[in-house]
Amino acid sequence: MGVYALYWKLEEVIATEVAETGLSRPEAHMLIKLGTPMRMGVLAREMLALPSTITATADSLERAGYLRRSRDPDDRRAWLLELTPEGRTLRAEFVADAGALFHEVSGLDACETEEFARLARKIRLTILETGLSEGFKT
Amino acid sequence: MGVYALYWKLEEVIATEVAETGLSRPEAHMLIKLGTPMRMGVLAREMLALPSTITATADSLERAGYLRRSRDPDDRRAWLLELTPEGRTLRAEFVADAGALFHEVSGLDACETEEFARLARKIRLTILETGLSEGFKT
DNA sequence: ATTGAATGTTTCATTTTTTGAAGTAAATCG
DNA sequence: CGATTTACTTCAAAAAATGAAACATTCAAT
Repeated sequence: MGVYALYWKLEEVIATEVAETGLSRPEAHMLIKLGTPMRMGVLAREMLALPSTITATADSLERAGYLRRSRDPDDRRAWLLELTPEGRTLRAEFVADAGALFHEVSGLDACETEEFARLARKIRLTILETGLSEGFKT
Repeated sequence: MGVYALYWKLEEVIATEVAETGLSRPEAHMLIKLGTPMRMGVLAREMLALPSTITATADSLERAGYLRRSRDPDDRRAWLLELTPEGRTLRAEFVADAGALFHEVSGLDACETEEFARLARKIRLTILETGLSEGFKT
């Protein structure tokens, strides 16, 4: 339940940021996920969305000038989505603001924050290794 | 960023549970939030949704027999939403399954889990005190 | 090479959700 | 009492997600 409260607080922090940037919620999530260039199919799995949804979101971010598509040289059926400089700037602001907002609201002291971050990092690694979509395998 | 990975994992865990119960995403969130009876306006703020959205979600949970409305004795304009026994049962399963799934996926040992839970609880308390919708005050 | 199946994305019509404005009922204030 | 505010509901319109069909490329087997 503690984790669940965190979840909603993050949701709120994101909503706040979203309101300021003029992005939609899915656009904001895509921006954050694109810290590193990524194929659309991978994004679809990570964002728990269908390819067609990713297409739409990528279209509007591309129109807004925050990302560009380039063919994946390894498989020319696939696109790599990559943030433009503007996209990277916006993402950096977004992440910094959200982090500050979140920290401000967590109520942890410096030592606890460090410990929490350590555990979160560890969980993150496990998650990245395990891969997403555990429950989504047919 | 660690917290963000947690967020998506929880999102995924919830999606998995949602698929099994036949609830919609907002219905599931409302079910979880209703651990204790709550006024619709409060729920609206907590779920970052409009009153009209809450009405719709509550309607369908009510039709499904998982919650009932009763007038708030302190203010008869307001409704208190309260889970029925079926609703409480479903919620308990949901929370238990989600907790198990999440723990399974976290990769923390017993000691770390304890420490993580402690920090999460502390953050939760801070959040509950601070109240939600920090960024939502006009 | 050539065919056939599989993969990665797109398109678009449909369904599902969310929004926002207008409405009802109860409380509060003067 | 009457005016205003608060809590929720209604419903039509907007936004977002879905799923099926299409297209291009790759991969595998001839």
